[in-house]
Amino acid sequence: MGKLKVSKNESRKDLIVKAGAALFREKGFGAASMRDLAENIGIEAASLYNHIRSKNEILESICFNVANRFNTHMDEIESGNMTPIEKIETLLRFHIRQMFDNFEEVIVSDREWKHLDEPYLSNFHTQRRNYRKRFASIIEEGIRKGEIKRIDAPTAILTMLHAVNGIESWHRSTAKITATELEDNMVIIIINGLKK
Amino acid sequence: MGKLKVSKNESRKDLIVKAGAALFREKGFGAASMRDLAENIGIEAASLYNHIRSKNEILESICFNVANRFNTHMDEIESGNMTPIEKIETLLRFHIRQMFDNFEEVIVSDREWKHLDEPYLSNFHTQRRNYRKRFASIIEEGIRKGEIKRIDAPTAILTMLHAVNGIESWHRSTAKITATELEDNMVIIIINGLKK
DNA sequence: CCTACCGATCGGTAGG
DNA sequence: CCTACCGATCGGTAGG
Repeated sequence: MGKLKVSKNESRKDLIVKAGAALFREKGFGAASMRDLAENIGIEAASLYNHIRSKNEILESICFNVANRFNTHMDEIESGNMTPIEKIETLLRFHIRQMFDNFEEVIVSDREWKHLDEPYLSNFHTQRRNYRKRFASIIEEGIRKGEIKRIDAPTAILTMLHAVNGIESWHRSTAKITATELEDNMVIIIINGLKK
Repeated sequence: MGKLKVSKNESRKDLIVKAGAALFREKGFGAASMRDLAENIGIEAASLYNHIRSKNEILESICFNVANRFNTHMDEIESGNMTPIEKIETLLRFHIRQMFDNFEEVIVSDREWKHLDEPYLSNFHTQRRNYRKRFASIIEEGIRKGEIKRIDAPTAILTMLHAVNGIESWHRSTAKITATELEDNMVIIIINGLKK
């Protein structure tokens, strides 16, 4: 019974975090109000604080949920035995799919993480830097093995990861191609840009 | 003498818009306050309103300054007689240089334009759509002439324009390459991704 | 989960 | 360009 209650509280918090991601994406973290958020869920603003400690805690949950997913995936890639180009294509497709499956959270963590309070701000910043370093190492390995052009690896990371964010302004409703076609087109452009 | 006064007011407004771009980029439009902005300039918040009508007017100036620059450049490209690939490379290099020369304003107009009030919101949205359509037409021309792979043109636009935004997280101070090298690396990756 | 409320801060105005 | 101030709204708390 105690366990049931905990699980109920957690799912309630999950709902708040999910609604928060949608609101923060739409309005920006600074312009989104807790009263707006409460209204979207159908409760009073004060009631939110039975499930979360602060507005910032919602942002923390969003950012670290996203970071954990990407870090876990990177662990899997690194411990696998694909070629560098295959690794990059797999990472790229993971980023693209995260943009579809987890749209609001991924955008918010990328765009609003600077509003985190310490120590979360430093922690997130470090995780972000480390992720990019691991990604850059794979590119550099590809260059050494002659699979990839002699380009600057950090620039390639910058280019790729931001290109993927372009999906943000792609609208399911009006687009003429499917999500899979979009993914393939994007992968073709970027992977061919890297290949020797 | 009347003219001198107007010009003095306009340069004062320019200063506010420039400081506003820096603040909006750092904090986000919603989280940036007019008191912060005034303090950065060295006056009281109330004094800002002798030069601008509202917080939103600052955002309007930023967004339409940027839009005008890009539209003017697109006019020049369209009326020139380069090949499609050359046109795309020129547009790309213009985008990259705008990110260096006009960093704060370009980022803010891209990230915060949704906070514009009507009728500016609709106006800006339309201009943005039209710019991308003109860009897509050049890509489609390149595909017809056999210079460019048979990819989805809107996806290519999404990929390219967002890739350029990656420069946002590139720091002059810590980077190991120069701005020119960054530009060339980025152009190589993207243009080679498009070429047949 | 609600009512009632707090101090702080917001964008903006009046008047000089 | 400033002082003095407005009503509105903010994130969050007390108490039930």
